[in-house]
Amino acid sequence: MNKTKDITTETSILNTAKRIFQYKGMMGARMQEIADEAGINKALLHYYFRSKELLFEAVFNMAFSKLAPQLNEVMNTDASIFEKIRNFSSNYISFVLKHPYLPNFIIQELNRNPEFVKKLVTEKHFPNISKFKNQVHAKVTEGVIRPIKAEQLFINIMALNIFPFIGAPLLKGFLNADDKTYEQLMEERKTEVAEFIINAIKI
Amino acid sequence: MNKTKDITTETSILNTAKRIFQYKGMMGARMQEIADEAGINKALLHYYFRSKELLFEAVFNMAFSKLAPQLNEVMNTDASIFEKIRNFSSNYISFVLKHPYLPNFIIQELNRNPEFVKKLVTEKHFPNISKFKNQVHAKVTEGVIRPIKAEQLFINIMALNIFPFIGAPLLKGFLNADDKTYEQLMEERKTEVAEFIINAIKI
DNA sequence: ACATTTGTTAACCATTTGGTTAAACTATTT
DNA sequence: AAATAGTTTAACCAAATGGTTAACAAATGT
Repeated sequence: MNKTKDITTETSILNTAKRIFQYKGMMGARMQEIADEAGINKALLHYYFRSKELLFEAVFNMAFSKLAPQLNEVMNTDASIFEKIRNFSSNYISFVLKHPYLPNFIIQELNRNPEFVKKLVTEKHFPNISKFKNQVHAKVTEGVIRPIKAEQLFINIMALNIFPFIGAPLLKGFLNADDKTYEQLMEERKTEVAEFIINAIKI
Repeated sequence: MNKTKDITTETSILNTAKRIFQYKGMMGARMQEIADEAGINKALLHYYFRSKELLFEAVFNMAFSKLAPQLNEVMNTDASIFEKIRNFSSNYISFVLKHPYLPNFIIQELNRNPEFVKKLVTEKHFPNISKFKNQVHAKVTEGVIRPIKAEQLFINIMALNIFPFIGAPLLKGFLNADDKTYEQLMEERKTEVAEFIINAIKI
């Protein structure tokens, strides 16, 4: 049917569902709207994915598996702490600028259904923090960085990189910044955030 | 009807609606459930508040007006920058530990309906950042703190204080922390966050 | 060519949902 | 006490929603 045969019906559904779910969330999305925008009948959604819940899970897992590698970047490479922080901040912000709805989507749905995390944790590509923990501890002992719990540093890194996107509407209001100005601020953060963190912990 | 006359039907509705809206969001909440949990007929909801939308707005404005004063704390007092950061971090985290669903509720709904911010900005108690901006600029010029845009510093303060609550389910997963452990981390942050920020900017 | 599997649709269904109506009940006023 | 205004409820309604069915079309195997 499709002239461009490489776009199958299934992936077309997934792409449309991804867009709508990420934009409106599980509760806000409508199966009819997904069908319409994918240019197919609603029954076909249920033919490929049994239910809204399953379609949503497919989309969510796709989205999460795009973010997980980014997080492994901080934790499981052999680079120095400072390099990890620089790499992660730059990579993550670049990535999210291209997928602005992703972080909010993930966070929102995990808050809606916190048990979902348990499923994710048991999966293979779920990031593991133990290496990062050891590294921070070692550097604190060596006296290279100020004493800080690895957990707190990790939370700070996540917060400084992720929140500006999740809180964008609020922050735009506070800062009285239009979209373009705000995106410019995000561009600056690709390097600014890492330096901020490093200044905070470097002795 | 109520023995305790100080709890009117209207405030009882508002309290219940607040709990359910904050827990499930605008799209996830059901008028029937609010009515049931408030122990009244569904029609009464529409008697006091014309529609779901208006009930939601009442709840949202209540919630937001509880957070706004906290933010003015950072921006419009006469304390030094360092003191502002210390006060805000401590006060804000203490406050949110008592109202854990508030930040996520606000952020989630602002993302769902970004135009909502415009309404808020025009209102009286909306925080204004200009004083904070001048203060940061002055201190940078004096050489007391490292060069940093006030906007970026502001974003960082917000991120470090707000994100740990919004991203709690995700962070608990990464850190493999149970609720109690995580709350302990938040307690520590009441002072840790401020010192982290101050270290990052102090020369 | 024919049969079988796979993909797709229109029409339909049961339930849920926000909202309304008209009547009943309870204060408050006169 | 009668009238009036405010509060609460049961029953109802139309629209929306996730999901199903049965028939039809397009590939695919034999």
